[in-house]
Amino acid sequence: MKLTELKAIKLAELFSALSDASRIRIIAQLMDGEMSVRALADGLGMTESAVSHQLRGLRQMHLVRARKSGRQVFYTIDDDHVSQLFVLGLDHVQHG
Amino acid sequence: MKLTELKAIKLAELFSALSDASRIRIIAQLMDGEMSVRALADGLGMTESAVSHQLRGLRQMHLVRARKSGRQVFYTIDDDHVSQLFVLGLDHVQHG
DNA sequence: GTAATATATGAATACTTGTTCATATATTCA
DNA sequence: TGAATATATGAACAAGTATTCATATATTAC
Repeated sequence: MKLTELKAIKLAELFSALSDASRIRIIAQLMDGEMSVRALADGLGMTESAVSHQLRGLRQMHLVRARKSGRQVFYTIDDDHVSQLFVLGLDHVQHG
Repeated sequence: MKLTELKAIKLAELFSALSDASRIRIIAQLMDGEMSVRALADGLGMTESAVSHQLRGLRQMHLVRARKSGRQVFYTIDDDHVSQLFVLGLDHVQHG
C-alpha cells in the first residue's frame, strides 16, 4: 500500500495520542458520556493539571471535543471513529 | 467504561506499537503481502538494523508475524484486527 | 471591585524511545 | 571447512514525552 510520508506521520500521531495509559483511561471514562476535567481527574486519581495537559493532546488530534459551560469544561469523545478504534484495540488486546 | 489499569496499559502498548511513522510505513508495505526484511528496508530507505529493531516491537505486540525461509525472514500482518485498525486510523486522518 | 473556583499553560526534570554502529547468529554455497 | 548473505541484538546517544510545580486566564459569587 502506498502511503505518503505525511500521511504516515499523521497516522502515527493519531496512534501516539492513544499510546499512553492515562489517555486511554481518560477515553474509557468518556465512553460513558461527557465529563468535566475535575471529574476525570478525580475518577482517575490524577491531578487536574496532568489531565488538562493530556486533554490538550487529545483535542489537538480531534479525539475529544470540549464544551464550556460556566467555568467548567466538559469533554466528550469527538466522533465515532475514536470509539471504534478504542473498541477494536481493546478487542485485539483481549482476544487477539 | 470500566477498564483495569492492566488493560489500559496493554491497550496503550498496542497503540504505541503503531505510534511511529517508520512502523506505520512498514505495516503499509505489508498490507500488500509478505516481504523480507531487506525488501522492507530497501522500500523504506531504512537500514536493515533499524527495520529489524522495529519489527521486533511489532512482533512482540502481535502486529506482524515472521516466517523463516532459508536465510530470509518474511513478515506479514499478523491478523485482521491489525489491518482494520490501520484502515480505520487512516480513515480518521483523511476524512475525520 | 475582590475572593474563590475551574481549567490551562510554561518550564523543568525524569523517563522513554528510535536510530546508528558494532557485533552476533544463522543459513547457503563453494 | 570458510566466505558470503540475511537478520538480530546490545550499547550508546539524541530526541521526544509525561508529570509536577508554579503561575495565568476565565468565570461566578459576593
